[in-house]
Amino acid sequence: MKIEDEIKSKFRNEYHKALVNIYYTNNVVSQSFHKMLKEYKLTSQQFNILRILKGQYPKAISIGSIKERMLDKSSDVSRIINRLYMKKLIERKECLIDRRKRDLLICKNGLELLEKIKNKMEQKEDEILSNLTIEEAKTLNVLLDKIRNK
Amino acid sequence: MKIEDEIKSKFRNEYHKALVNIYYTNNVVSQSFHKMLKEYKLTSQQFNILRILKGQYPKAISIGSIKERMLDKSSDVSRIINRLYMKKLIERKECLIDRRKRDLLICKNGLELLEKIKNKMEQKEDEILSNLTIEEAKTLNVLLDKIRNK
DNA sequence: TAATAATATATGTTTAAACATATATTATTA
DNA sequence: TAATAATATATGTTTAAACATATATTATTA
Repeated sequence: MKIEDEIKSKFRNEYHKALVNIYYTNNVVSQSFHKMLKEYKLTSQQFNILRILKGQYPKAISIGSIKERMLDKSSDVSRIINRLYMKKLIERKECLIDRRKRDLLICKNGLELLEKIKNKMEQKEDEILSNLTIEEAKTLNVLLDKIRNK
Repeated sequence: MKIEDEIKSKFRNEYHKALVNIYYTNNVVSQSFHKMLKEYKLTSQQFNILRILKGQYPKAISIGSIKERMLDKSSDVSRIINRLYMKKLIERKECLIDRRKRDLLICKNGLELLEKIKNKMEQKEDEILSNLTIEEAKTLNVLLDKIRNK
């Protein structure tokens, strides 16, 4: 279905339509991940932070460094970290070198949880775009990169 | 800049990259609108609902009908409507035909506010994608439509 | 008609976004 | 060294997402 019919609206031009299309497609895609993660009682943000911590493992990393690596720069990392801590998926210590910082480290529970989710997640990641050929995915990436590069 | 460098991460393949790219590009674009609307003390959702009400004006419309027209189906329309009502941008009455429903109608203040924002908004809408040619925007739309059409 | 089901909206809850501000600590400057 | 600036994180606030549940009203069924 074309997007005009899905949301019963009309667009001024192709640019306007593309804007709404990016928003709407993102919504559809995010929903799909949201539902999958819900089975594991994780939110998208919690999952992203766990993945970042896994990328650093077994090194610890600070809240600020996590922020830099997140897609969503305005994220409230302190509180999301706190929720992961209460779920015992991560460790949180004072940093010995700079006591303003916190040393954050994914722990055994967290690693095991990610391992459980991994295959399903990667499968879904590829499946969602399976309507596109590799060439089309490349074109999409070129166009999206171009939008952001003013 | 390529997205890999912007967020310091690597992707498994073009599909995986495209997924992150959609998310990230949407974020960048939404930010831009968010900032603009903030000058008028409106959130994106409030603005969208006002626009839907304007589309129906001078007819009234129910909360359920607004929901149908929103991009974000899980929206909590009751409470957003309540905020618009407290700002005196809309009218809210009991529907005479079906007293479960509410008759919602944009009022003078609301229409004037939208009129003030209109030009700026349309300019921004076109400007954000001005790096793309019309042809490229069309291609983008085709690809995004294709993603959703399983 | 009375009982029940369906519908529309409101309200409660947890999490997060998008700000602002506070506090502890470290770095810099006079 | 003392005073000040900068940095890192925590916490407060309003709005919204994503659920669940409650309540009022209307439609359907026995």
